[in-house]
Amino acid sequence: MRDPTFSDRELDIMSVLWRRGSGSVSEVQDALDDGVGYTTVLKILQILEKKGAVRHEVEGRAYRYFPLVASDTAGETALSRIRDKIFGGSAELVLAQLISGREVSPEELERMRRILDELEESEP
Amino acid sequence: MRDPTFSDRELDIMSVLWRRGSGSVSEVQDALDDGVGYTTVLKILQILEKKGAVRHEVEGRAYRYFPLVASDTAGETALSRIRDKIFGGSAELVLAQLISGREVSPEELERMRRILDELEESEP
DNA sequence: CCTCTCGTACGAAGATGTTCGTATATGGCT
DNA sequence: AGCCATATACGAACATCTTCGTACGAGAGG
Repeated sequence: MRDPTFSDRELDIMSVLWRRGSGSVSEVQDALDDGVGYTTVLKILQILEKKGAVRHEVEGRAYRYFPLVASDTAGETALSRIRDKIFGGSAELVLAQLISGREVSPEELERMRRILDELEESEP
Repeated sequence: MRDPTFSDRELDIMSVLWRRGSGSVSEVQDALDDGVGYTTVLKILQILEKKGAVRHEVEGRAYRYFPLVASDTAGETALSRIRDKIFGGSAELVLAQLISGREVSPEELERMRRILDELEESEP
């Protein structure tokens, strides 16, 4: 899957799989807060499987689904789209928006600073 | 418009309006690299207008469209969705992805560092 | 005045996304 | 064996998105 993109529902479900590592249909359904139907979840998982975004293993009588697309990969595609289309290609503007209007703890801020430091060390 | 979201084509067109400040249908069409038809661009602009995302003024025989939704507002909605669904709510992971695999100039890095510094000053 | 050009308005077709009803299979329980 | 609970498979209905054909209107040039 090159440049994986997901629809709203697909992303909801991929998000559950990324968070949990894997999930049966019921587990995914339970993890979604809204009252989406069982067969709907199954259908989307089948679509994702056809797209190559997930695979499944048989587990008893049911299937267990695993993500094949890494969240970082999906994130890169989604984030670069936002950066280019909404923030005019500027990573700084993305960062500014990322931290504006939110509580950012000093610890988180320090970790973010360190991320920038590490980048500087790797390419001086 | 609360939590404005845009489809692919809508975002393409909003992006042009944000970049240029405004645009006639022809200008927007020309700014899009692909060969999308004139009436398609017009249609999407009409949809965006019905949604309240743009407005138009009469300019000679044609219309000039202006964005009503700010790019920052759209960016906040899109970015928080990505942060929550793909990066598990972690702004640090978003930042890490934002700067990974890209050339980041020392100047840009310095500006990003300053954004974090300013945040620290404003809320110590 | 007629027509050509450059606009907007509108409807419809096709693609994609979302939802669920129904069919069917299977294993366990009585 | 027969039945129930729990699974997957599949198709249909409906919404949304995207595209464009066609209709229609106004102004410029002959």
